[in-house]
Amino acid sequence: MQPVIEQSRPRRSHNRIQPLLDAAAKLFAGKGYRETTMRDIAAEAGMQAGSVYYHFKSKEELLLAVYAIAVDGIEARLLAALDGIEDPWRRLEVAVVTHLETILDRDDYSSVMIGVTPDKAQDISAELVRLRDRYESHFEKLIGALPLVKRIDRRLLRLMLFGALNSTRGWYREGDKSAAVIGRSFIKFLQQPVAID
Amino acid sequence: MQPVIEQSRPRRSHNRIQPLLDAAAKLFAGKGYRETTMRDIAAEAGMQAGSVYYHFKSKEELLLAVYAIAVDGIEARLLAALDGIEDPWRRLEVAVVTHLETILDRDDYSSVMIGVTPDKAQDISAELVRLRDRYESHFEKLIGALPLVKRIDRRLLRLMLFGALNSTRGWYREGDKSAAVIGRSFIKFLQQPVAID
Amino acid sequence: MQPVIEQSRPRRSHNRIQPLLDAAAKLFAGKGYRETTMRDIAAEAGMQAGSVYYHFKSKEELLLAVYAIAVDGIEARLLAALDGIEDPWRRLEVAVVTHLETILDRDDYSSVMIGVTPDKAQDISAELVRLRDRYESHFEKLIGALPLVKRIDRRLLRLMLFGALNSTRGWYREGDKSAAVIGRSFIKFLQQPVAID
Amino acid sequence: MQPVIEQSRPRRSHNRIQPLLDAAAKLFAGKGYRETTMRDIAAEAGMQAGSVYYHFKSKEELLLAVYAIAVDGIEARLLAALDGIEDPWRRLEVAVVTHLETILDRDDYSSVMIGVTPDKAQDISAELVRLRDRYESHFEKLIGALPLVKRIDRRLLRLMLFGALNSTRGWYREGDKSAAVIGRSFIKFLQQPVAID
DNA sequence: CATGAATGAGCATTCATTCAT
DNA sequence: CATGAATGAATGCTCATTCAT
Repeated sequence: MQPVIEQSRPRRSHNRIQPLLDAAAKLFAGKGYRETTMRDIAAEAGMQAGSVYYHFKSKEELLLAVYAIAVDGIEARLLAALDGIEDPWRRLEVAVVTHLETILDRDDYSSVMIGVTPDKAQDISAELVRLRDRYESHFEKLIGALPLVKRIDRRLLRLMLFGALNSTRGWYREGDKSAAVIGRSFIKFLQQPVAID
Repeated sequence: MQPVIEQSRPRRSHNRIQPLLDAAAKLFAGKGYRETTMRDIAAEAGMQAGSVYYHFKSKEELLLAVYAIAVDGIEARLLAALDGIEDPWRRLEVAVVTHLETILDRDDYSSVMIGVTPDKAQDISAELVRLRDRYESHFEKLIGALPLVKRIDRRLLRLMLFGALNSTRGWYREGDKSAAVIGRSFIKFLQQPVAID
Repeated sequence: MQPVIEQSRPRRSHNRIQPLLDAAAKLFAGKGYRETTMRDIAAEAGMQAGSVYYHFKSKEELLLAVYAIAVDGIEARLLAALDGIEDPWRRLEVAVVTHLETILDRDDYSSVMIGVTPDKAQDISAELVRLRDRYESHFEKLIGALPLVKRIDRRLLRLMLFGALNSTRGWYREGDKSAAVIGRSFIKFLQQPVAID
Repeated sequence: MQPVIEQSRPRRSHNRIQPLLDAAAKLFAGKGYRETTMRDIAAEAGMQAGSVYYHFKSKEELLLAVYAIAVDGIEARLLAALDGIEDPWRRLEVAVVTHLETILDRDDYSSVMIGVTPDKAQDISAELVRLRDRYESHFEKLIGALPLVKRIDRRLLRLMLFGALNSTRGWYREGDKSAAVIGRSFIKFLQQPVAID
């Protein structure tokens, strides 16, 4: 229901920054960062190339903003999904499924986060890495909490899992099994022996 | 008419194409395809930018050539390594280790193959995918031959493994465990139970 | 205490124009006219770029205003300093020293007047020249009143002196002799023979 | 006389760099460095904007090249004119006249050198200053050699003269006295008493 | 009065590609 | 075969200016 008090006309202020971020996320995710021009982004957001610079002072700054939103979002989703779950393997499974659901839903923001490799030459590269690490650290903890047989290199296990997870973006097509099924399969491959002994 | 005997200057045809390919592979692998300019490549090969076009009709064509060589090379290595080995799991392990050794040795050609994602916008994109698929099909066969417990989605298993393998390029650093150790660990994670039951 | 009659908000008209002029003068003097952006000026004056246009209809108009103030100021100073002095050479000396003191004190307004060359392409160029000429005419009179030996081209003498004076801005550094000393030296160079005869 | 041997077709090579420099000199001298665009220069030289970059790697580099040519030229002219002259005052007079002739002839190169103030923000600023200083040092020596009455600040004298000289560019018009006359007048103002004693 | 937002023309620069020699 | 020179379209970015609120 609408409030009775008349809202003075909506300042376009903050509703212009969002479309811009969405446009950038969409294009960065779709064609890649380098392949996307500021003119593309501006057009997608329905404005002129120069206008983008009123809101973001450079293309990199725009990427960083998208990246940060992506990490905030995927992290929040992860934490929410994990809430109340105790069993370590169950927790990992939920995390894996949530991660996969986010990136396979073709959420533009997280696609950017997964797909755009921080380029050492970029000014924001360190920031990007920091953000990514923040998210990955949750998986570190999750895997750290797993009851595993002796001598398992947990770092390697995490890296393997994460690599497998993120590469799904490359092959996943409409009609494939759901993110949940894929995620659970990955976990099962690790949890239960795959080989006939 | 050309003199019969005196072959004045030697035809350098292939002498020049190889350095060019090497230069391109090195630079594509190091800075990425888009980030590498034709001038960079020409300079690295000791020639002028315009001259490259005598040998390759475009930058994409050059990428395709590098890609093809990469696939030929990595495939040959794989087949050679597999030669004489019978046990299915052993075969997979050898394949995995060989693959990892090739891409982590920072072999420029295979780095390009792993690192340069075929861009749908590229004319050669289909060709690139075809080449990559050719190589991956060996893994399909390898995994197809594995004695696995029932109801294992072998495609998913392959995709998981391949994703994990190729993502190593992103995190592998001097001082990390060797390609062989990493590869064998990956196999073991799948083969033997990782979880304490 | 507030006046009884409710003058709702105080008109700040002139309160805002002055900071704007000061900001413009400071920046034009420091970085040059072209190098200064309207945003720079607005920021320096504590307002938004768009707001400047409420007070001045263009950047050129702002320059013109600064220029006019500069000329008014330096002219007033000159006239005040000259007041009561009779001897022609003494008058010139005072004028020269006053001029130098004004422009070397890094008074922003006069720095603009001296440092910003009217650009023929500017709409206000004629106005600028007129203002500058108004000031220079005082030196014309001053030199016209000098008792000089025959056949001296007084215009040339004035131009030489003025050129020398204004170029000081280019080389003057903290620690150099004072404006007064420099000014008096210049006069002396002309008044007394410099050469050993 | 032309050589008999047929010169193979003239590579446009070095005849393209000269027009480019001339175009840049002309425009920098006429409208100023900042006011001149690479497109202006390219058009003036009859080529495309991008083509300029084949020859000069930036606009600043082009300015530096023009500057260096200017200094070389004006210095060579100065040295040639001075050759064989012994008397110190005569030498200064010749230098002054030569300098004036060069800059008032509206020689584009030297106009750039005199008119374009090295901007501290420019990468090439130090280089520019070095070049200018190299030229000015000749005047330092010239004035250092003058037989002057005691207590004359020779640096100030040089600065005064140089300022006066270079400011002529600002007021000199067709129909004014010749560079030679102006130069000699300046010298005379200093050498002989101007004031009636 | 002031601002936030946008514009659009323009800028230096890059780069794959072409082509006469 | 190779090069030097040039092209032209595109790119990220700047900035004076406008204008509804």
